[in-house]
Amino acid sequence: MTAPLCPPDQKPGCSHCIMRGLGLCNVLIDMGWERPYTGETTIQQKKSNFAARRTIFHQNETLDGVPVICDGWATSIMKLSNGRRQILSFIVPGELVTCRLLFDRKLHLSIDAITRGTYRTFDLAQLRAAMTMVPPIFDKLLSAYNDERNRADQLIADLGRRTATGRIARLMLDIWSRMEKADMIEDGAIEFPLRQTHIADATGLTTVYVSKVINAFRNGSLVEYSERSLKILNIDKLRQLAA
Amino acid sequence: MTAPLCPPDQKPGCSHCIMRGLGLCNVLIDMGWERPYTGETTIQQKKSNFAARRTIFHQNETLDGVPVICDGWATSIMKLSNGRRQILSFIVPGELVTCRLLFDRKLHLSIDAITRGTYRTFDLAQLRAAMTMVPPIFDKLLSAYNDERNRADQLIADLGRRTATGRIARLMLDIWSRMEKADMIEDGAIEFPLRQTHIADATGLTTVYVSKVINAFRNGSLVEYSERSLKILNIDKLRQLAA
DNA sequence: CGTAAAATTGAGCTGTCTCAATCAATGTGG
DNA sequence: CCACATTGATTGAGACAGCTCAATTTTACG
Repeated sequence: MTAPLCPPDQKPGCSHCIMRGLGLCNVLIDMGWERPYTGETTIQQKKSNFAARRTIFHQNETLDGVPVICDGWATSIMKLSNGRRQILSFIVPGELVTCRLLFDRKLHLSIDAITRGTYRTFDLAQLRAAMTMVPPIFDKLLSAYNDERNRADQLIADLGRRTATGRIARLMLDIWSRMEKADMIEDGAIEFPLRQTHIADATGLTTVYVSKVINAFRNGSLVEYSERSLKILNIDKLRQLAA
Repeated sequence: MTAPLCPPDQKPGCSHCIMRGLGLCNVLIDMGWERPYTGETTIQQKKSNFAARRTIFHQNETLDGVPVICDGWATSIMKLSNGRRQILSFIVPGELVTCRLLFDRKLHLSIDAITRGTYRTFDLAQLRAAMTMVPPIFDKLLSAYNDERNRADQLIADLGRRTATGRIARLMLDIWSRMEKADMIEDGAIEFPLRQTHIADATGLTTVYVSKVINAFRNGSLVEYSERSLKILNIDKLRQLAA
């Protein structure tokens, strides 16, 4: 019997838990589990750093572990011929890179850093063992996979059937609400290190056009977006644009 | 000991197996398993019919089972405000509607029939029990989930960064190769009941424009597309357009 | 402090859309 | 099994959202 990983009153998003994006520490606390089933000690993992703007994992690379971004932001991105690139998702601090790595060692896309940061790679075999032995871990991971999937579907609908304005509004609202859930709003603003290039690659647009739309947002007092932070000034109006 | 579900020499795609899309019957044969772990008898399931062009399951409906389309074609589709619709995936005969239902009873999208057909709904609890008790079933289902996910990522890249011609070419090639894998090519052609509306809703285009692109394909002798069947005449050229 | 990366702005261009009319195919009821 | 009703496909003309190219300014960072 050792001390639990997090103090019992921590809410999801606590900085003690490396997998806070999954709320796993809390599950473990609820069940009276302790260190043995979470990252720090028993599941083997390796801690690494990454620099801003670098590719962390390359398209078609084979991984023998499941990486979790501890600090910093990253993105999963698909690189096409003649340099076109499409961002599939943003990975905010504390999130698992992609749950599909739990069931397939081959990464079909590349993971690029946005900011500098750190990640830990969990041993796949041990993580899967934990998953089969502890049902709540299984449930958490699979429901995280479902969330990933649902976000992908939303993105498909955005790209297929929404206008530039709607896509950008929804991107901002989506990240906002993820940060909100993880209790990472400070002074009414969130950290938002995405450059307009990222927004363009995520929404299937051009940086030139993204710039124009965002300036329209600014002029309409919908958002403040500068110095790597985002503040939503008029969320109702933004939601309306995102409809 | 009862007879195995499929004759041992069946390849994936055999019509005996209701979950042939997953190749589950073969796994079971390989392992010497028998009926108890596959649909027909032990896992409770209900057989139903659907009419062409009808919505089979509605967006936000809650399901207590996992449906598999046995015959006929369907599509999973997201319906937005002011009538815009985006097709997320096509479900060809023999495929599970969506693996996410294994881990979430709520369906965030709607399932619309293309042709008429039949489906079976498997009892969720029993399917999950089989999954945890029989590792190969677990692996098959999760790798099917990964496939679903990878296709979604491809679609995102298509919609975000490819031209109308490329999107349509890739849609045709994608379905072609799925049918090929399931050994459903006959006389160099596949069943292809998609209307141009479906292609438009899947590629984020307009039926008007889809018609123009497809006629360009026809004029270039790339494909034959009529009477609900598709024949690819010049696959290299089509792949090139899909790059 | 200097250099590289990012953002902005403007002018023109084009891929795809809208609207609208027509024609072909498919399905349904009597 | 035919006639009508519905759904799907085609075509053309015009419009526009978002793109390209290019120059300039601003911001970030080693």
